[in-house]
Amino acid sequence: MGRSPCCDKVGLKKGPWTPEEDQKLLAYIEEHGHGSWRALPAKAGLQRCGKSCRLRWTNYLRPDIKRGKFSLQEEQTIIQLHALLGNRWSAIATHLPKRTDNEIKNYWNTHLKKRLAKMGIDPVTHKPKNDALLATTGGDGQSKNAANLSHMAQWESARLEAEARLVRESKLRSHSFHHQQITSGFPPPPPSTSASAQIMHKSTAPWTAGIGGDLESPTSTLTFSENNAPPIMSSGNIGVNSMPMIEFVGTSGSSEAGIIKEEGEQQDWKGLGSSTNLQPEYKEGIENSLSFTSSIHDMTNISMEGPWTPESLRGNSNVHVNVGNSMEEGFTNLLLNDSVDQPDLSDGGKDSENSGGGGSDSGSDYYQDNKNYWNSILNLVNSSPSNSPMF
DNA sequence: AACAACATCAACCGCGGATAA
DNA sequence: GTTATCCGCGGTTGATGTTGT
Repeated sequence: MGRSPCCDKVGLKKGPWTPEEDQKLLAYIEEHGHGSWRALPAKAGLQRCGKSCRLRWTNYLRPDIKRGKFSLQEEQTIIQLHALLGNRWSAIATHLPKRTDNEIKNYWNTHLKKRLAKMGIDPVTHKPKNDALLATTGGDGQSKNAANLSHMAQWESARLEAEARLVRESKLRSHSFHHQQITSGFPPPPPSTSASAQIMHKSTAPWTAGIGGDLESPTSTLTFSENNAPPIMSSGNIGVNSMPMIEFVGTSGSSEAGIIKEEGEQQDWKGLGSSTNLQPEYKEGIENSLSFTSSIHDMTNISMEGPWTPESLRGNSNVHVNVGNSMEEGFTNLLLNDSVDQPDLSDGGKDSENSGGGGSDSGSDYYQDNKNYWNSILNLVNSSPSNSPMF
């Protein structure tokens, strides 16, 4: 594709933005929205390319950006989601609503990655480096399973994302009236397609697949809610640590392994929502997210043997997976514990008991801690905005 | 005080997906 | 079906600040 670089025009300014430029961009977007980024600079009187303007807006000028130190909870979220999603920063950023993907990426590269490496954990696989070694030298099958689980999550992620898109499109077409009703709850959408604004806007699409929707994915086991809610991992409100844990029932070797206990959860979650100072939309998010756990059932009922294909992930019969093994072997229990030990993280110390391990002892707790680690990840998944890039 | 090494993060670059023509 | 264009994403760079010698 012969696309020319967007900044190849001579005379366009590059480098750091001046306060005057910021002011111009802000003023223009506040008044008109950004519309087409490419056309914006000329209209706003900026000697910049549209790309540069978009970046400046999404990473710096956007009003809903939280700056400054990352909380312990945010760190945990990043680490857990990175274990699941890899370097999909934009997807991770949807769970940290006031952080930009760029900021998260930077923080990962400058802080978290180094910390994990220092602890002997491979920041890519989130496994102790010894494990990684074992896997490459043809060690036991458990390390393989851990890798497979990661792949499985990615496949599942892709599949669900596609489903979500189909459903959204269908519903947008057939329920425009409904759509209006829902979107009316939000501020006028116009301008921004900036990262968060776009997410918010997209998320207003009706989600009724599986509830009489006219386009239900044949393979979908999801139940999307009417309103999507903003991510509930927002700092200060509710985070992974304050959510009820999904419990893996069963142990390794059992064909029942991987069943997730969720009975009675909804009540608990609602109770949680009402007992805290959650804003209404966050409460909604919690309730909506309750219908999301079925995907995890799918995920955990898939054979770990043989090559992973989208097809192999669709079926949920005749396949069994030893999730217990994967969890035990696949991810380290250390990383979150260690982060608590960092002196600069003391602000969130009270959360550490649920941070995916809780215990400070290694060795005998390793087994349990990895379960908790995955519980945390699964909680994140469950609390995901249903249209997030993650799914 | 001067310099080097390291850390941080805003901004750029180039690629790929989506979509309009 | 093909091409051109826009947008968003992830990787990387480089300016600036901080710390150590």
